[in-house]
Amino acid sequence: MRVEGDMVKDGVKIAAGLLAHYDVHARRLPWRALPGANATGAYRVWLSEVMLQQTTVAAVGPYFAKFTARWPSVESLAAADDADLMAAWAGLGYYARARNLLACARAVVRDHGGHFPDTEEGLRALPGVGAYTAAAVAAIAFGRRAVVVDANVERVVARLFAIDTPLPAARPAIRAAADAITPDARAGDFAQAMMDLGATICTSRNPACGICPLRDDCAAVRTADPAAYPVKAAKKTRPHRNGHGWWIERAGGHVWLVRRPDKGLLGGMRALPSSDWSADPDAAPPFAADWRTLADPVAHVFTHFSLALTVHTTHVEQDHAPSGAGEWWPVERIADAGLPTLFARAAQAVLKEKDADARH
DNA sequence: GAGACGTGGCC
DNA sequence: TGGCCAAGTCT
Repeated sequence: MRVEGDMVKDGVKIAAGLLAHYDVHARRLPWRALPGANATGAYRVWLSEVMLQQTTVAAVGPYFAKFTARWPSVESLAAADDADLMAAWAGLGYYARARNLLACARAVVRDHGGHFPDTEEGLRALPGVGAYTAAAVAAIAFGRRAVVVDANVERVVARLFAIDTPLPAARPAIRAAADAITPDARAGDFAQAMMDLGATICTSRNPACGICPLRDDCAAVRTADPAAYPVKAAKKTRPHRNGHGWWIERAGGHVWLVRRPDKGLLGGMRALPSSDWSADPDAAPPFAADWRTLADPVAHVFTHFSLALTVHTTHVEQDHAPSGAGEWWPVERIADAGLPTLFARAAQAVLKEKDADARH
């Protein structure tokens, strides 16, 4: 381990080298200000940061375009209808982010006059804004010096200093090292430069060390396997679960949709009525009827379990409504219902089967 | 601190 | 093909 003075001196060199590289190679992303332009607003920075949590740039692109076109300001977003916003988020995943997004926009309008707080501490108090996002917005939108640590930065820093303590135990050491190389000026550009480096060169697999601007300062590149950093604790195997979903269609071409509870999996989203996720192979349907079962269950993988959803269909009379809260949704507009991917796939499977039947 | 929480792409 | 991974947060 080097003494702290050397580390700080190296930090200045590392930051300067990375920023010089960034000035030439920065990715052009919709939520970034163009080079030479005024800073993009805090609203767009915050919106992009929330969308990018655990989500790839490619996946975020169309959602960011859709949201900023429909809700161009934090005031307009705060005034959005809850169901509309959840439907617009459908497919992007981690739906607690959408509920917190709305709560955050409303807090900014109600408590801060429509202006985002410009400090990490102020930002950190907002719903859905954790340590990473608070630091990123403070640095990128407000030019504050903040130590921005995401998975990219963890990987880059772990390699730069060959930190071999496994994650998550290595977090304090990684954060201290990130702090040591974060410059006082251009902290926002530095953060984005670190994330660009992690996304394009210092990648998880097959890092492109040969073209890395930090190669000369990197401890890992002098080891047999730079990609071995950061070291991670072994993960548990993912359990499998079985569940049932029910497609209830009314004469006239409407299907019964429910809204899932705010807490828990797919919280707050429109959905088909369904069992819990550990149901008996022959779980009871919501009511007695002539149920038909699709031959192939819908296979879906969540973060912490995989699911086989068996889908059952039936038809009911015009005046019949299932018990409990729900709404009849036009089948031909099912794509606009804002179903999360699991249920969108279930609907697809039902409609495909109907289509096949109609051909016979 | 560890588990819950989505989805799609990659090898 | 199944596991890993992606600009994390909340409890």
